[in-house]
Amino acid sequence: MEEFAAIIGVSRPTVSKFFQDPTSVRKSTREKIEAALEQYDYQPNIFAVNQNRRMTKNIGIVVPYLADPFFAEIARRIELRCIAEGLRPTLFSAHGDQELEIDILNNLKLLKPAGVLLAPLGRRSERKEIARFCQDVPTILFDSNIEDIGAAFVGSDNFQSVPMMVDYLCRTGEAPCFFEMAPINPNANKRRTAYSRAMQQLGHEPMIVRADGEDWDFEKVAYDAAKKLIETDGLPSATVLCSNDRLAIGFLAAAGECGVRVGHGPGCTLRVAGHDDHPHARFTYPSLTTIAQDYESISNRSVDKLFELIEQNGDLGERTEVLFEGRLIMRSSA
Amino acid sequence: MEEFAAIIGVSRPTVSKFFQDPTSVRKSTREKIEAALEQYDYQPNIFAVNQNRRMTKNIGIVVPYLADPFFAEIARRIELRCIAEGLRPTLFSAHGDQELEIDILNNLKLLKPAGVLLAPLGRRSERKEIARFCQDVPTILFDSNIEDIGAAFVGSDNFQSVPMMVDYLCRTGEAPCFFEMAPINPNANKRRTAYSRAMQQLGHEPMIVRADGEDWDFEKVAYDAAKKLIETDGLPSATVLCSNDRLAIGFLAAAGECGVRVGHGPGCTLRVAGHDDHPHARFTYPSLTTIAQDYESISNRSVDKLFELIEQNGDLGERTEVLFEGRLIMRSSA
DNA sequence: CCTGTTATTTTACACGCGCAAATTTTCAAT
DNA sequence: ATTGAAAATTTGCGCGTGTAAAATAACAGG
Repeated sequence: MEEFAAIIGVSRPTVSKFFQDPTSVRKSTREKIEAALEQYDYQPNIFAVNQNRRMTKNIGIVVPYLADPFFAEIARRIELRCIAEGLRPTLFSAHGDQELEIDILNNLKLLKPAGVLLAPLGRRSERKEIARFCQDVPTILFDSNIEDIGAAFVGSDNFQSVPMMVDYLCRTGEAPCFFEMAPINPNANKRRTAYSRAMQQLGHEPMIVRADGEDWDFEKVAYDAAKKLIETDGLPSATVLCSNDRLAIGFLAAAGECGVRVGHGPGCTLRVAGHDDHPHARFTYPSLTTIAQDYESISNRSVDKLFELIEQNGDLGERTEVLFEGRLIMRSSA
Repeated sequence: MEEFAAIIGVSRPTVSKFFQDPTSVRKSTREKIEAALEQYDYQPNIFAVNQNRRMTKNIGIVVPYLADPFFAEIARRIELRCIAEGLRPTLFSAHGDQELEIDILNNLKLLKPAGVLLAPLGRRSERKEIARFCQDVPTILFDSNIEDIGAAFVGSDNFQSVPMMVDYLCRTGEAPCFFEMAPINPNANKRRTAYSRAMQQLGHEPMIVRADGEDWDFEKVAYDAAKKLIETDGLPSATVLCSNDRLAIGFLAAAGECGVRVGHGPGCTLRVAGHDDHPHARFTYPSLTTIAQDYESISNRSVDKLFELIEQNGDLGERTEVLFEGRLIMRSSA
């Protein structure tokens, strides 16, 4: 920048000002600089800029597992929104690893981000570390809530969506059992609780089926468990509500392979429903009846909240929790 | 770092040396520093470090579309490998956007990465810009090749895999037609060419069916096109080889919905095969017969090549192209 | 105990920039 | 032409670190 400014015949800070806001320099200098830019393709070093700016244009996005299409899709939308606003998003995946999540947050601090959108690993996350991070950096939590941490939370309302699905399933056939893995985050817990309550409300005994497995290979865990369940006739109900679509996808695959016809039509002996409206849910066979988490709304609102937070200089006052209602998506599987 | 060093009673550069290599300082000083670290939790600012280091520990990973599970999975493996080696991977997605890809590369340069793993957008990429980038930064290309650009290429051998699949399909039934979108990258082109050649070799006339659509919403594009084709009986063959698994997944969904039974068993009227062994391919119904691109090998070899490149100081000599053979995965759909 | 060599630490400078204060320029009004 | 306020630019300093060269400390050998 020094050399570049010398060539033009102005001081370096003038060039610096130009890059921060071209209208902040006199028209004649602006034109000189722009002319020089054509020739010498100089570009400020973002990382040096970040080191010195009071407020950077960096946005951190942290998700628990990026190879999960749900997070990939949300992250994609968030990134595009940020880019459109002239901000610089950087995306991190904790890869399901708690230590890595903390590492990421520590490095993120050094990026001096204007704000961070964090979908925590959930139950496994180290609450204290995350709390400390949120104190230093304006952070919006999404997808998975941690009480009292972050400036706001944006997610979906499991206590609305799950009862709705239970109700639908009961109205249209046998009451569902609930198929889950060991709860990997608060959502999974809430969904189970919501299921149990809803069943009791309708006068049914909750029936919970748990698949073994701890990692993020949901489909495989569900597939293996479902296969065994179907073969041994171990399902407590011929209607299965899965804790999320990835489990449902694995379940459907197992059912298909066992020759069980899944769906709500005649000749079908099993109904399977999911939750999330995973990008692939409409392409399974049979297509998956599920609850749509509104990707668009969740990602948009998270970003909105973050921008608001940034403008308010890191303080939104009272912590708010925005919960979006799920929409029942009736497809073929239930 | 200044303060921290003062507290300990050494000069700042000594602390700096410690963080680069703890054994490079005297044992007594090392112990003093480590003791102080327990108390004051100081941590060097990575971005300041990067600004000054000759060689950083940064690795750039650029993929064309991260919401595609294939890339998400490859990126995940690459990231984990890098982290295990003590490097700092940063992941970028071009989101299918050519300009964004160039932007990313420009910023990546400023990160002074030790090396970059780049899966280019492909056909749409601006060859010149990417070439310039590769001249400045040690880069390994993967997935999608651009001739003569980058220090090496790691990908899969479409001219081996596609003929193998064509051969298999012909041996077991009707010769396949080829279902594709407008080729979005070199792989798509190569696969079509390989298909045509293989068909001719076996004495068949190539039959190519193209679906309309340009973006990365492959499943939907395939679904829409397949539905129309099936309803209007427009398929030139009852065996369909899809250019990739995502198209196949969309195709299967359409077939299922139209009541067409897909598979190689009795009562099936359509066979569908894919290519890539997408993470979901084994969970479709019917499960998808496809070609496995060896994720493990491709990601591992790419990383190996990159490390080699870094050690050789950015010059591997002759540009090499490593092509992995695909494995035929016989599942139920064909 | 002295000397020469090597291991370690310190000094001085560099990286690429933003920011506040001081200075200069501009321009309208007298 | 003079004045004065506002706009633009420049000066000087700071950010948090790496690195080469100079200075010091440690150590082995006589």
